[in-house]
Amino acid sequence: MNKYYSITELTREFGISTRTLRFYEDEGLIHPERRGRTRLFRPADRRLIQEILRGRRIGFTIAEIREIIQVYKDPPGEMGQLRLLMSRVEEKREELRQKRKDIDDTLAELNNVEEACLTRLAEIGVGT
Amino acid sequence: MNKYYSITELTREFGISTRTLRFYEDEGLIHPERRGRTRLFRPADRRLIQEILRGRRIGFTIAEIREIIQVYKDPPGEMGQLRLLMSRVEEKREELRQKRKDIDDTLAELNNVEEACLTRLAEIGVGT
DNA sequence: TTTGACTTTTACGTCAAGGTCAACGATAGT
DNA sequence: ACTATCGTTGACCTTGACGTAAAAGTCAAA
Repeated sequence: MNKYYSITELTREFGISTRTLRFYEDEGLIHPERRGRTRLFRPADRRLIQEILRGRRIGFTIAEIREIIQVYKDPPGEMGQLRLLMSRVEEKREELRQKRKDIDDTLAELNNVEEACLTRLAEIGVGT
Repeated sequence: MNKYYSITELTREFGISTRTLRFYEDEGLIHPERRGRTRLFRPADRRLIQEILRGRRIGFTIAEIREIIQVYKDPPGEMGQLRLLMSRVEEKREELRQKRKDIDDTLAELNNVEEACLTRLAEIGVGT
């Protein structure tokens, strides 16, 4: 039976607009099938969209997301290509580790802020 | 002695343009001192810039970064304000945890890609 | 058959985050 | 005195990532 999703079905699920999905297609990120002119999204397309949105949330540009996608889908046969792919994977991983660190640092600071708030609250609570 | 940094000094250190720093000032993210018209950045400004760039790297907009900065610097005395601040802190932390999860998921997929590459490389290596 | 909900393409609009350029002032070295 | 270097403001320009509106096709229910 191989389910198809309509475009609005997906926009509702992910809270995005049809414009966005069409834009992603124009940008070559997704390639839904067609029946006549209308787009038919398969589960694989759906999963791809999830990955795109994930990339978006962590601040990757369309171009960067495209790169990452390329990385996923190419399983090249040739040796040189394979090594090249691996080096690109390593680059992306490095970027992600940096982002992770940035997040952890920011989280740590927010923890401090919260601590300070709690302390202050306690003082006020005692004082009154 | 209380060191001052010049604007270009900082742009060089952080690999950004003077335009960017002036823009951040216009946006109210930083408030360097002035001697006449020229900006003088103190260590505290420098640290703030580091935080701004960190926010930028993890995909926060200027507006969001401004919010986070507000959160750091307000230590409000009043109880209601304090609770409000804490709830905002918690929001931001939730966002960050989501981003971190997105990163971890993406990292995991990249690990898979790498695995696949290695396997493939081994096959080729054996085959020849 | 008309309404409503969905779809399409084309095309112009917008907003954020700076880039770029002009025109100028202050200061230091030669 | 001239030139370099660094600083300033102000104005317009660019790019990315969509928003929005127009004009039209498809299909099911009332």
